[in-house]
Amino acid sequence: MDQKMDKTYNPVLWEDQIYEKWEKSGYFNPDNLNLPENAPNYTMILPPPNITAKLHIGHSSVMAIEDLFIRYHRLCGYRTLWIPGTDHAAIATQNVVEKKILAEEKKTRHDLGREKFLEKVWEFLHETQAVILKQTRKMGASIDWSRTAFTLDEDRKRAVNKMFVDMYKEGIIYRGERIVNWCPRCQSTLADDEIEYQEQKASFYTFKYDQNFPIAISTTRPETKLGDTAIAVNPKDERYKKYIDQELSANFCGQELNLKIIADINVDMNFGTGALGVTPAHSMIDSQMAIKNNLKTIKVIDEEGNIKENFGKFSGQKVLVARKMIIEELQEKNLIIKEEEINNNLSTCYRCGTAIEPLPSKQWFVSVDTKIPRLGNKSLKEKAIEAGENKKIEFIPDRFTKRYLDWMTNLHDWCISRQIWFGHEIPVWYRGEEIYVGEEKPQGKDWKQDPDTLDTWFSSGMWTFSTLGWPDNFQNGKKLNDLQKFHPTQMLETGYELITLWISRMIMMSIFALDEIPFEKVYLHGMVLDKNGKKMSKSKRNGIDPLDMIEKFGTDSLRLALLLGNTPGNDLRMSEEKIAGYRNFINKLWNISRFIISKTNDFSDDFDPQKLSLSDKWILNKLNKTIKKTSLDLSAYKFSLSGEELREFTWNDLADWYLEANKFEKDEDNKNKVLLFILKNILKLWHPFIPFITETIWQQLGEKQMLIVSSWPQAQEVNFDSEEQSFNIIQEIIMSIRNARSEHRIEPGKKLQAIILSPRNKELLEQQSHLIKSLKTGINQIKIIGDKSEISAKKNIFITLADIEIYLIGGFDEEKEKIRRDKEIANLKKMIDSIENKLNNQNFVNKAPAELVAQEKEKLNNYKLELRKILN
RNA sequence: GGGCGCAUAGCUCAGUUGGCUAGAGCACUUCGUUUACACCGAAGGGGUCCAGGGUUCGAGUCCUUGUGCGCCCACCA
Repeated sequence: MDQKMDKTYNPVLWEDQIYEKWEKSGYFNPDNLNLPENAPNYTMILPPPNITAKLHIGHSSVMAIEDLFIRYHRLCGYRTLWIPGTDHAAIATQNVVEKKILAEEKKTRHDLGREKFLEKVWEFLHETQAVILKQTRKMGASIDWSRTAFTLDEDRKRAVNKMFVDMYKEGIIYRGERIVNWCPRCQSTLADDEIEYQEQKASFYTFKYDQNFPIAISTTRPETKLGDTAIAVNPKDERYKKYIDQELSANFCGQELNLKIIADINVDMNFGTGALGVTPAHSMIDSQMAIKNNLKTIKVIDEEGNIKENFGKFSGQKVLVARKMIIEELQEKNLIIKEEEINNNLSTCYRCGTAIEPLPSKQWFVSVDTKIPRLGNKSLKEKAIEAGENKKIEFIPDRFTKRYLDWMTNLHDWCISRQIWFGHEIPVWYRGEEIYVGEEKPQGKDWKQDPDTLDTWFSSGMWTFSTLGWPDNFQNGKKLNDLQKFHPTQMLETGYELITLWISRMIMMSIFALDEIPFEKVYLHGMVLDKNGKKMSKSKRNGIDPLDMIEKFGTDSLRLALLLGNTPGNDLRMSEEKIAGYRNFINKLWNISRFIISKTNDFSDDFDPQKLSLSDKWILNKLNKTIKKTSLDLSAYKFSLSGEELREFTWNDLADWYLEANKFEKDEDNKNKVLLFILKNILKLWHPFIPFITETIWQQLGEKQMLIVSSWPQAQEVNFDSEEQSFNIIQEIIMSIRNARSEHRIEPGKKLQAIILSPRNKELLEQQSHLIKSLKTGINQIKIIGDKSEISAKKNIFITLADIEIYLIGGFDEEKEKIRRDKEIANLKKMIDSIENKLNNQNFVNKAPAELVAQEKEKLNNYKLELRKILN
């Protein structure tokens, strides 16, 4: 790379070629890393993005965080593997494509037929997949493309089929009739977490089934009452006690009902009439009561949302029409006791917003409670809970462990069949009453495959091991090849909203297939919100397109904006201004490097430790501390904190102090080597955050090896703490002088003379006086004295720092100086008072740690000394 | 109804096991074009740490009650 380094960093010139170099090098693939056999693993899967749309800024955040983890561990010598892929997102994708063909061709999927429709889906999928992969590269993801997977590709299909058959054979998968959440529009069941509740006003009717019926009930859905088979009351309810266990009959709008009166403690005596009409076919809890009490189930509503046959005049009517008819009839017969408006949560389909009908239906389920002999006679639920409880799987932040455990504890069987076309076909065939479950279509004629497909989470639940070659790499209970090398993975990084949908399923499926956890740690990030704290959405037009931002500010700036200020489990606000702010930092780093590079001839960094100046030792000590702190925080996944530390070091210590000092010090050769040493170190430290610019600069340094595979810096053993303190004194003096000039409004060009009295540090200040003169203090003459008697100045500014006194000759304004002094005196008095109070408190002196008390005493002495100096 | 989180400078947020004279970035004020950088440099102003009560020598930090906001789960007959 022979490009010149411009005054400002232009990411567009560098980023693509850098990514190409990385990709060509093969280092994204752990097999090419030339590591010792015993190198530790660091494996992570990319949560496969849905192929429904191009990536948004939330995905960018995922990639920034995960790439940081991966690059950090690669530099630390781990065998790092990050597996890319995409998710077919069955229902979501089918919906997008359905909408698309409706808009473009005015056709429904039924017009096209299953085969044609699926062709359209695959067409769409190839387009979006290409865009997604391009965006991933743009983000700088150092991900192993050679292992790319798709939840619906051939390898995953085999894995899914094998899993289904294995689970069926062990009795974990079963077919059952259960109340499911049915969307009449999508013609599909929905999982609990695919339901959206919409608050609405609803009419809440209290009525009797007929004139002679002794008990009144309440409902918002009178039409379902056609299928009532019982009335439930609270066993403690005095009003109804006498009816319990009786069987009563009623004529409800022409329909004969046989109603058993049952007792159930879950019935709230104070709600409605305290009596509940039980409709086993169209309500979840009613169905449970029906199972408990052995009640008949009468189906009233069909899959289209119409009243079924054999309900007289209501048959064939839409649900809402039937409801109106029943209300009118009840009104005519004067059976309605009360009609009130209540707030009701309507269950709707998260895709299309249609009201959900709870319906009994034949579906495939994964049992979470069936004991599995092979797994110590424990159920999947029990094993998954165990993994969380004994911290085999650790959640970051920890509070989500509780949420995971709560959810797992209340988990019900998982309905895995979906009545849609796009997805994994269920490996089950029927012939009349016969049923065959197997990985391949059975021999013989007339077998018909189950028309349903599998819940998309069934395939993504296997992601940690299906991407590593399961089932081929699992023979006779033994893991082989990639599966053996990389499973369980070390880290799962994903959003907290996926704990229930995805994380819990991955844990159960990995336990079933391999009898081991899928990952050791789960890092949960929050959502990326707009600058007002609102969710980004297309309709609100408050979204930020990552590709636009990359174009404008570069990937590194975007990554910093996504990484700094981002803490686990908390949402992050994002704005263009923020990204622009980090662009400024990137440019600063660029210019720091430019300055350093311009001073060196041979890029050598082997400085002579004997020739180090005070400022050299100071910056090396700071670097040492930064390395330690940054490494510690990164290994604890506090990347935001370590980024802040790095920025502090880079901008405040290195640029503002060390580089400035460097301009005014001798022994250039050795100092330039120190500069190179520092630069190489910070490039490594920054690399996981901002890979492009660091690699770009690195390649200007004549290094043979790429930065991506260099090694994480180690802290030096030497300790320059006392030198650091000495340099701090110089810094304080310089800042005091600048401050005094500013307070006194001394013209910038005006040169002053300084006399500094410092009995303890005379020698130090003499040695460093060139810095005091040079670093933006406007001092042209300086005199360091160790004894007050040497002072002869008349008009001067007086600054005190513990036992140091500074006299600035010239530019003195008596009034301003008085104001300044009064302020300082007041402040000092306040401090002294507060410490004295503390020290007068016997409890403090006796109970606080001795070290702290001594510290306070020393502080007090210093303040007193300063005060005395000023008052003199 | 059950649970979780948040509340600190004008804004966005840090603040590890209690030791704080409460920090950073942005914004703001003043000054400065000095040969790495104006996407810059120097100096500065700005806070009852949501409110009440408690524990403690000491509370932004721990306990408790309340208020406001956000989220999750359940229920809504």
